[in-house]
Amino acid sequence: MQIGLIWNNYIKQDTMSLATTYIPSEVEEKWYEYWMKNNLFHSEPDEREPYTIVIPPPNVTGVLHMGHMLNNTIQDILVRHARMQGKNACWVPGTDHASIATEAKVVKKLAEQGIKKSDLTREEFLKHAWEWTDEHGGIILKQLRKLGASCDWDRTSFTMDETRSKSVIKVFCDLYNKGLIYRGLRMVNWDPKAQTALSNEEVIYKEEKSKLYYLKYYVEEPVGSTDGEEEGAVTLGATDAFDPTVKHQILHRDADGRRYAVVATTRPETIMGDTAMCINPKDPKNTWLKGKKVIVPLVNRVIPVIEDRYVEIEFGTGCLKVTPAHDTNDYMLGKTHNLETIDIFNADATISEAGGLYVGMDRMDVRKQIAKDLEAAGLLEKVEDYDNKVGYSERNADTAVEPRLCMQWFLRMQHFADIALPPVMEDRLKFYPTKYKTTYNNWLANIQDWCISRQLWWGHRIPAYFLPVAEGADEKFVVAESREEALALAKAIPGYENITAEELRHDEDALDTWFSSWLWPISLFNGILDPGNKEISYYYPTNDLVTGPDIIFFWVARMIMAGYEYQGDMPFRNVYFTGIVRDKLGRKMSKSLGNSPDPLDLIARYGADGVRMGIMLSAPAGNDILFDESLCEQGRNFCNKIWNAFRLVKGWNVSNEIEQPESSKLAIRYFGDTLAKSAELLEDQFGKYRLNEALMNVYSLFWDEFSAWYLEMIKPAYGSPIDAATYEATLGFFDSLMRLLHPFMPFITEELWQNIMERKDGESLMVQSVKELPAAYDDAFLGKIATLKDVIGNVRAIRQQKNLSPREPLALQIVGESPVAGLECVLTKMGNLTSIDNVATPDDTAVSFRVGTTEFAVPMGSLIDKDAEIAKMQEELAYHEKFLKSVEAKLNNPNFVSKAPEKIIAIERKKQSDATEKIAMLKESIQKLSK
RNA sequence: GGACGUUUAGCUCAGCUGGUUUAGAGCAUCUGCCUUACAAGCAGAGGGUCGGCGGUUCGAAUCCGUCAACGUCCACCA
Repeated sequence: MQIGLIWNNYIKQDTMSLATTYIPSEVEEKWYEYWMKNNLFHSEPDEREPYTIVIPPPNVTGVLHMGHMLNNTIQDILVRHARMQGKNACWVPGTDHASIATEAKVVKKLAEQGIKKSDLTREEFLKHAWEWTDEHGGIILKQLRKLGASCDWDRTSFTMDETRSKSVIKVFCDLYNKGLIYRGLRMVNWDPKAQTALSNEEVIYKEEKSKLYYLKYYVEEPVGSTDGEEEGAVTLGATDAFDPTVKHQILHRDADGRRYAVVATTRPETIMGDTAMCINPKDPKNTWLKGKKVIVPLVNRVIPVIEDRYVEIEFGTGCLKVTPAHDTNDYMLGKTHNLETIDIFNADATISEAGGLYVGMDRMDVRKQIAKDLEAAGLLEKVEDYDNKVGYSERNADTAVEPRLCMQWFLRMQHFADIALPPVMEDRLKFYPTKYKTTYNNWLANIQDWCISRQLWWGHRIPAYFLPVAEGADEKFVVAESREEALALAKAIPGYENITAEELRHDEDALDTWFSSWLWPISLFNGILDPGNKEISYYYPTNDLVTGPDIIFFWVARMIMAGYEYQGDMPFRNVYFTGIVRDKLGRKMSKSLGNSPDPLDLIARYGADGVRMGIMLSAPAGNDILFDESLCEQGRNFCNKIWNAFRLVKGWNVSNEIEQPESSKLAIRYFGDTLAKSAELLEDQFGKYRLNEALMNVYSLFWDEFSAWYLEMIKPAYGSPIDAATYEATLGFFDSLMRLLHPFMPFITEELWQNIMERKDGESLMVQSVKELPAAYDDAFLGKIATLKDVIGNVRAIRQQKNLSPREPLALQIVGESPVAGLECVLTKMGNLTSIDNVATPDDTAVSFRVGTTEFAVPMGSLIDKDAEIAKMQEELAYHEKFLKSVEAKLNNPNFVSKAPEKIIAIERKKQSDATEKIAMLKESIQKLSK
């Protein structure tokens, strides 16, 4: 026969010396190259139904971690599945320029070479950044190939390539012209290390052990004043305990008789920026301070005491220092009460000239120093431990964010919230799992304007051009896609008719990275620059987005917004939120903990298919996955199982001479039905994104049904050939199994599929259809097979109990009507039986068991241990009697009989009669054996 | 402080509209097997008052209330 020809190429010497284990490294690269060479990943619009996924673009200079593994394995499974459904599958890969993270890396690398960013021009810096990008860029995409990712690499894009850049600029101008982008002086989150503004979403709050400093603010008044004091006022000295909950006046007086207020703060270094002290007008403790002025410690500036209900009466002393330049809430107070704003920090969070004291020192050093200085000056009443939440920059690790007042660009978000909320809430765009709808709703319902400008060079430069203005005058600017267009716009402004291009100052700032990624599903198909083109019309909306819930606001929500704004439609129909990959102890994987395995190393050790399976085995949508290397081991073992099943089948000699045994005919019917039923279930599981269940389904189909049952049923005796009909059917099943397994384990399945029979060059399992698989099955027949398996299991258990070898043949007796009539030949083979007899009463020396309501018996001769058998049956009897009692209790309950549906009552009646029958059977057997 | 989620076998999880014999799977464990595809394997077995309490119902792992533990997100008192 021709079959097995190619296979033989992989056989070292002869058939029997074929490796007993699957060696992935000999297979994976070969097939990936084959798929690439035959252009099988590439998609072009055609008449088929499209299936599209856009990759969440990883950081261009990043390396593959376990999160990527999970995410991209899922995407590949979905894409390969869709492809085998006959859809035109297109998975578009690409990378993200990751503005702040990449710029930080480049700055660090330059610093190692002794180069400071501030010494470089923008152009010089960008040259370094591009060099870095070219050097490290795309490594991560190469790594994805090792995983087997079937991306359309011809479509590989970058958020800062030409098309994507132009799209971003066009969208910025468009939104500006629509009045949705504005420029304003706002309190923003400032990253002093990267020296850029951040959006609210980019700030991570961390619980921290810090100190609460109690500072003395003396009242500006003559020594010994009692102005404002009421009867019952309590005067405290420096060492007296302070109770914030008291309902009467509390004032402080030092030994010299001077009165002072106490302010609790975690940030004593900001006192140079204090321009007021604030109390709650309803705070009885502090009424004596109303209308007074107090003196900022060390700074000696006199500031007013203002009243605002914002202040919490019971926090600290109820007195709040107000620093409008350095705290969001203080800024609000400053606006309401017309306070002066003193910005005491430089961009790098060192103290500026305006601070007056500690000029040039870092904020953290100042905090330590000022505490000492206040103490020395007698202005520090006490220091308490305090748990505080401090905002950190998400992309620039250990840098505490500093609230800072500066000019930034903002996008009005209410409009976008309005268009992006309904489709998700109405389930037109589906989230898996659905719980994220709530999260999404909460964010959109409380949406705040998006700060989109970053004081960075690596990114899309904001297309705004400033016009020269007189010193101190308000800024003037135009927004346009190019300097030429900007010039034309500028000339139209009265007084600027003669302005030249050189006089226009291009905004130095870049855009937030997410301002480009929110266009990704559109810009990948050039839908911004060329609206309505063939590709965007065909591929958009995409089908599934697979991503982590951590970027639901950063990315998912904003893509939905951009999708409706620019395409008038959702960017994707379904969002599959993966969990976070944790180690088996439940800890987040991180570099610092060293608990994150290198995915490429795992692939080297377990094979890509093994790792894919390992990660999928415990990855229900939305649940965190506790990754354990032993799961990859399980994946590898499964590959090995498949490999060996194939070895068995291909090792058989085929004969056209011998007739097909009846047992094989039945086995083929059984497995054909099982396969069809499994495939049906599989589609259901895919439809619900229950991919781990889908994998378990095909796993047990192959391992339990095919290998443990089917192959054993048809296996010819050692040395004997197999009949051709059974062999052909088996190869057909193998083909089908490879198709069902392929999305999960692309490499081994392709390797074996190619060897089932001779294939033409360019043929691939990847593009075979699963729709050709038989779909009909006979449930009643499968039920009979389940009974058969149960009987065989019982026979095997008897051997085990009696310490008999599996090769020891036994006789089987069936009492009464056989529930497995017609399957005797299979039963004989699988149970290793000498005979099957229908008897009225079993042999005296038989060990019995019951399947359903039928009694089976295996004569044991002298091996019978009557006492043990009786004991066993008595136990079984007790079980059924107890069960019957509970069923009868139900049936004797008039409420049950009158209120429960007919169907349920019928089931209970059946339980009753079955149990009664079994009890009678057992009693009889026990009695007989006891004789 | 608010919202959401989780709690089922040693571990990781199913259990979808309350009823399908007294709750399932995989892994792990135990027992016996190097049986001629596979010891990365085969055959068999054990293991759970479904977080606690209360309620609704003929009937609750499933619905409701409450408490507890854990987790995530949002907001934030300096």
